[in-house]
Amino acid sequence: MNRTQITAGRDAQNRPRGVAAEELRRHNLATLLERLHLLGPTSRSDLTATMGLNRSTIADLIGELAGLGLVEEGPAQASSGPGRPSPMVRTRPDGATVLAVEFSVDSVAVATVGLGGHVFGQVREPRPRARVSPDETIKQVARLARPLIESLPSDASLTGVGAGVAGVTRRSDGFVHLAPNLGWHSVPVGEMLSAELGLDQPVLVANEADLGALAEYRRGVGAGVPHLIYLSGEAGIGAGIIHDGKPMLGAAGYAGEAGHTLVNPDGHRCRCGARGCWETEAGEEALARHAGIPETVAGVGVLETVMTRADMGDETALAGIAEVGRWLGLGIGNLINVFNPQLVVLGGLYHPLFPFLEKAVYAGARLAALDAPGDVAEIAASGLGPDAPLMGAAELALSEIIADPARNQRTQAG
Amino acid sequence: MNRTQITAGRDAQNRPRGVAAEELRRHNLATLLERLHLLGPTSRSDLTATMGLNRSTIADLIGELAGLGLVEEGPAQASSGPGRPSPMVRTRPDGATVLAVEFSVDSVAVATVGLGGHVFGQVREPRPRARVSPDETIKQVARLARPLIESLPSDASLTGVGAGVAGVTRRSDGFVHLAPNLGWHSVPVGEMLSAELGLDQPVLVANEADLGALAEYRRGVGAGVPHLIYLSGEAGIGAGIIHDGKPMLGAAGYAGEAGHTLVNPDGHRCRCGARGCWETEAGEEALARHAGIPETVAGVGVLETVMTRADMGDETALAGIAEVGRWLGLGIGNLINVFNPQLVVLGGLYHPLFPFLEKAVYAGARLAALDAPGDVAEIAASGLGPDAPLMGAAELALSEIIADPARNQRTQAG
DNA sequence: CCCATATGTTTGGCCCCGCAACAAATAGGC
DNA sequence: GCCTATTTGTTGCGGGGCCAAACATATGGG
Repeated sequence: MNRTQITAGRDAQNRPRGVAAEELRRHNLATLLERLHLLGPTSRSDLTATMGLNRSTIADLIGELAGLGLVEEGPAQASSGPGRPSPMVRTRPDGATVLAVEFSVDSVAVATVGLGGHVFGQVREPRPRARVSPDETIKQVARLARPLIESLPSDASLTGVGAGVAGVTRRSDGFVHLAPNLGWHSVPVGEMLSAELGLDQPVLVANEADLGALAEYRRGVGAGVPHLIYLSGEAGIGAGIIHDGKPMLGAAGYAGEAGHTLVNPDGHRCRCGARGCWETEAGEEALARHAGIPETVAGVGVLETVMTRADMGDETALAGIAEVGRWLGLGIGNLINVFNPQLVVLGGLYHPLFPFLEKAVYAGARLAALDAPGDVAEIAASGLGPDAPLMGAAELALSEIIADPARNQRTQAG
Repeated sequence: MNRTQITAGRDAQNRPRGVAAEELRRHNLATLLERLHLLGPTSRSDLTATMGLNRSTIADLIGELAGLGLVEEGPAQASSGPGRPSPMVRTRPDGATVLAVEFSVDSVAVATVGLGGHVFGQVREPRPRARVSPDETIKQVARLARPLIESLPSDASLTGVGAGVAGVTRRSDGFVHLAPNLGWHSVPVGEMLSAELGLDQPVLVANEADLGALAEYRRGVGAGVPHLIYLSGEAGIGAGIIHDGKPMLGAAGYAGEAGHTLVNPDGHRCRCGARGCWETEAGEEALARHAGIPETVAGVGVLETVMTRADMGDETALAGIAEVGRWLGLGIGNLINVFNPQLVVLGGLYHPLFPFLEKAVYAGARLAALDAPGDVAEIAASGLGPDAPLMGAAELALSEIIADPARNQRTQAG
């Protein structure tokens, strides 16, 4: 904050511009490809009906996408009723392939994913929680990535790279301001990853929770739910927000740092320097504290320890989980009041803990949320589990192709 | 919240559809009209440059809008340099006029506003804070509105009604779930206002803070700043959020109920039933408490009393304001972490108090906000003052015309 | 008074989509 | 097995909307 004159995005500069016919075409190509990418193989007649365009237009669009190698037509499905059968249209996974990367607290992961969500290959490797330099970690990722890229089908074209980091990340250039749980600050992850991989393709870096939200919205429990929040519980808590079907990123991409909202002025000191942040009450550390996990064990395998004890019916563990659940619920209630979502998805830590947490979370959320938004909101465990952020990284990179399917062609031609 | 199956907006149903050519035209007409509405008279050549469309297209678009009576061309401005002078294009205020209504805690207000933001007339009348029935208040508003509507120029066409309510409002039909500070709950304000006014035009009802945000984004301190939050401090605290240039409303329009987020578990009981809501620490009641305003006075003219004492240098009052400012700042820090805005605008109570609050607000916000989003955010007092929500109501109603300028024409023809 | 300059105006063409007529492929009835 | 109804792909034509270029117009400066 500062008191200077307000200069941010003043006036006429970046107001919406007019739009010409080619933009229309791009939009329709993108919409068609997105549907196929998300909803899977669809008949031409279905596409005609759901997209609201003319048969001939749909045919033409499909023809163009097929020419770009992004989709293909197959035989019609076993017919239902009279009439000429309509061929199924499906994405070609090797028409556009991306590399997905995840820098998480306890592990790094890499995957190659094609259009339609086909996973060609995927590797996850532990990462010691002790402070590991960004450079080392990025080298580790590159080492994992190389064989995956090489084993792609020969005709597959790698069109981009997406990466998720558990930290405050600037979207425009992939600069990571602060990732306390990785022990990083001020790391140009986008640049470094790009250099280390030695690929021409652009590297998009985003916050892990934002990617979790994207993945759950596209292929998880929240598929097609336009207003949802994904909560990533690792060491801290991050929130990814989908609003009206679009990621809500804020001015620079920092939005969703809900873990560092004040919920208890008399609470514990947080890694961020403040006191009483939500994650000090509902994060991993709080879990260890409430569940009676000794400090010597804490940080290594808190989740595993707690899960084991809970499974055995350990009262202290169960009560501790419930206490974390209560605080989690209170914070969720806050988010419900502020965002009015239809769905809150619990990922990371909270995914395996969900059965134990559930009741307390509902109780806490009900307490904090107002009736009107509370009645709209549902709470669910992640549908994609630990791989949600990784799949979100893939979706992020694939979005570039989907948004402008003819771009590659054009740049080749030009 | 509930545990039922997730049904919200599932899958294929309301995914984006394809778009035909007429949608293109509508978009360009809307973009052009919006620019003129917001930025005022502009030369055709400027429009050509900034909209990125061809001269001939701009001419055609302006011709159509002129035919609809929404814009007109005037003489060129005193020329600057050689070349044929370009005529100025401006909106015609009587081409589209709306009625704006505000139901605030201590007053109701009504205005007639034309395209371009021209205010034809405006009245504000006190409203006793004692529980007044919705019916009475709506009758009061209708009584104020009638002479304003009748005194509009004879050729002005009233195209819509916008209303702001200090409560939790469903956007789709203007149903007010809860307006604790008005003493209302479950009031179909949209319906009632429509019936009482006896107009054919649609009535749009929205939350007061959302309208304040819209107004400040369009014509206030935040003009053109695409990521901003407006805080409306009346009896409670409401937040209106503009994200990427668009109002962020949530699934049903309830978003922004930041006043009822938990910030202090050991705090005071809130009107909403919970304990430790932000507005119990930074709202009007807290102001009275901290500034030492006796309960007998409180509720009648807290703001006036505090302002008078502060102006006189009363230490208790100043310290009380600072304490409110600190809590206000802490909550703002929370919002900054969650939304990553460029600007936080303080309206309502906080507008006159701003000079006294400012320092404490910055300190509190700096404490709670993370560095990265904190560096992006600025804080400012409302530029429109007490009329921000009323002007927002006008903008809301005018948006309908702007979004589809040819609609009236078409419905008349059809 | 003429020229350079900038901009409105007009005309033709292209892109993109819709429409309608036709062709093709299936199910069901006889 | 053939015929018909039905659905959908295919093709050709037309219109809406934008752009580009040529031309017309209005200004400032020499």
